[in-house]
Amino acid sequence: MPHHLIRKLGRYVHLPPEDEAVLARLVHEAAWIGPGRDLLQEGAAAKAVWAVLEGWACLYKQLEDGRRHITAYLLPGDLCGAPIDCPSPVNYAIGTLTPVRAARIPGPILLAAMESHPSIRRAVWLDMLATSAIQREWTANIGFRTARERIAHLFCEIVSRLQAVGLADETGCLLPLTQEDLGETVGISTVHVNRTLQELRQAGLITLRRQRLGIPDVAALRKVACFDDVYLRPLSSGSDRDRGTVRRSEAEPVVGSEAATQNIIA
Amino acid sequence: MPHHLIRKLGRYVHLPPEDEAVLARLVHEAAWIGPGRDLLQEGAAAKAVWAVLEGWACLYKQLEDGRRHITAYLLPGDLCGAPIDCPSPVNYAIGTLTPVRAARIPGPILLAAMESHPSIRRAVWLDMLATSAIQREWTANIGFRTARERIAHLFCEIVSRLQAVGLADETGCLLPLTQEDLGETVGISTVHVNRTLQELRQAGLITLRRQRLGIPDVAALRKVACFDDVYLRPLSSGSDRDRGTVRRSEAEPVVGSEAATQNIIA
DNA sequence: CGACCGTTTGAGTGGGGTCAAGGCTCGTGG
DNA sequence: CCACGAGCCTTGACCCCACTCAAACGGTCG
Repeated sequence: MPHHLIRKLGRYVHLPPEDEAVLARLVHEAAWIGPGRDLLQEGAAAKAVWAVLEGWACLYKQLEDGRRHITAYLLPGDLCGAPIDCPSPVNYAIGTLTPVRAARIPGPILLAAMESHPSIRRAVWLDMLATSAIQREWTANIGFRTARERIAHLFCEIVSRLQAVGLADETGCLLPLTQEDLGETVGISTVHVNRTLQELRQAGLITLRRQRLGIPDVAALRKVACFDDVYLRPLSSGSDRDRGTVRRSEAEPVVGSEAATQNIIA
Repeated sequence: MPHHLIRKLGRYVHLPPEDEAVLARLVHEAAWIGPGRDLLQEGAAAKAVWAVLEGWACLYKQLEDGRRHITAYLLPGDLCGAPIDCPSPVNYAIGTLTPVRAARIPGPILLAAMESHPSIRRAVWLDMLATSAIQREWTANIGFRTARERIAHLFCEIVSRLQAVGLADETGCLLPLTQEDLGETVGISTVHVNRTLQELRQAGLITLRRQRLGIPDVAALRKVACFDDVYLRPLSSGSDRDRGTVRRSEAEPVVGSEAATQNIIA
């Protein structure tokens, strides 16, 4: 039962039962893999799409001197890769953080399913866009936030994403990450992760014991994280909301090419 | 003449003259936009794909308190967005760093071109994959590198990308970025960017004056940056090269689902 | 009961941030 | 032709957030 995958893709479009069955068939050959293993090594060719059905995995990069960075999490229902036959090597490895049930879907197979099933096609497309949005958010998160904000932001994102597949409730979720994992994710040392977690605990923003992350007041945590969940909302139509003033430029945005065609906008 | 766009997409696949003409028509309605303007504001709906034909633009995010982070550069020939009608707001703004000539291609139009022209389709797909790879690299760059390494890495990437469209030679390229831009890109303060640049200059790794970036010894710069250009090579087939030992796990990678189907790999 | 892995705590250090002032370059206007 | 101002770059001084090294503590599982 690819429960989480269907639930996740079903957030983007309505999936008719027939399409759900197709998806179920795509991930039929799933296997359990133990924690701390690699599904894919950096530099390998990406010939297939991975679907994580249960458990947590991550994408990571590693330097020769041992420094490691986790660039993304794969939570239940997440896809990794694109449905094309890509000859070039990937610049990431996929590693499991917990036992993981995952399926490897050959690119052409997924592509065929997308072509004969428009809703699957659209869902996979939108999921790829969502993944890009998350990646951008991570870049910015590490780029301009303090340690406390980074971790708070990460926790907000994780809970949101897990809620989307029914793996988190209002009070929190399971968090099977070590403090070392967290450090390699948000770009701070393990020791400092520990101190930052204590700060968050003492501020009453989180509880964290035995892999159980509790968030007593989501609004408060989001506030310290400067967390804005638009990038995780699959079908929001709030496209015109005001987001404050533009600082760098007083200029009006260029709205479309109609008005600007072949002109010079100084 | 969408010279750079065609040159860039032509790196992924062979583009027959007919397809080049189609691309030229897609970006026919291009306009010049002055520096420091927004092409798209954060929170707007992404109804089209932007093609940057000349000049430098960037994607950025901004917090209420004024902190800003540049999450990507759009160089000549770069595309931004996906060819689908996406109802949800984007989590980035597009701003120009120099005067920019850009075209706005409505999603359905590009999609139609992709469907009737397989090589365009494949090129756009691969370009999106390449963009994701760059984004991941940026996340890791900020995550585990020092200030000097971050800037060195960024410079290596920029020169590589510009070379791909013929805008950089062996000795360097034009770099129309302020030190503030650089700081907001790699996540360090403007003052520290300045000091880091001086270090790189004194080490003989770069020259930088009047927006001209010179790299006397690319190999040396790549070494201090721990730069590996696989993620920028469009059609490399070096999928099996050895990338050193896996640190976290001694386990062999899971090669395919055939062997693992329905089994538990401890 | 140990061994191991992850967490916690302390002490000292350093990379990078902040604040502030001065210098360079170029475009503009008198 | 020069004066001036606006950006941008540069430099100095001081400080603090986060890193490193090191040791102790705590669960969990053979």
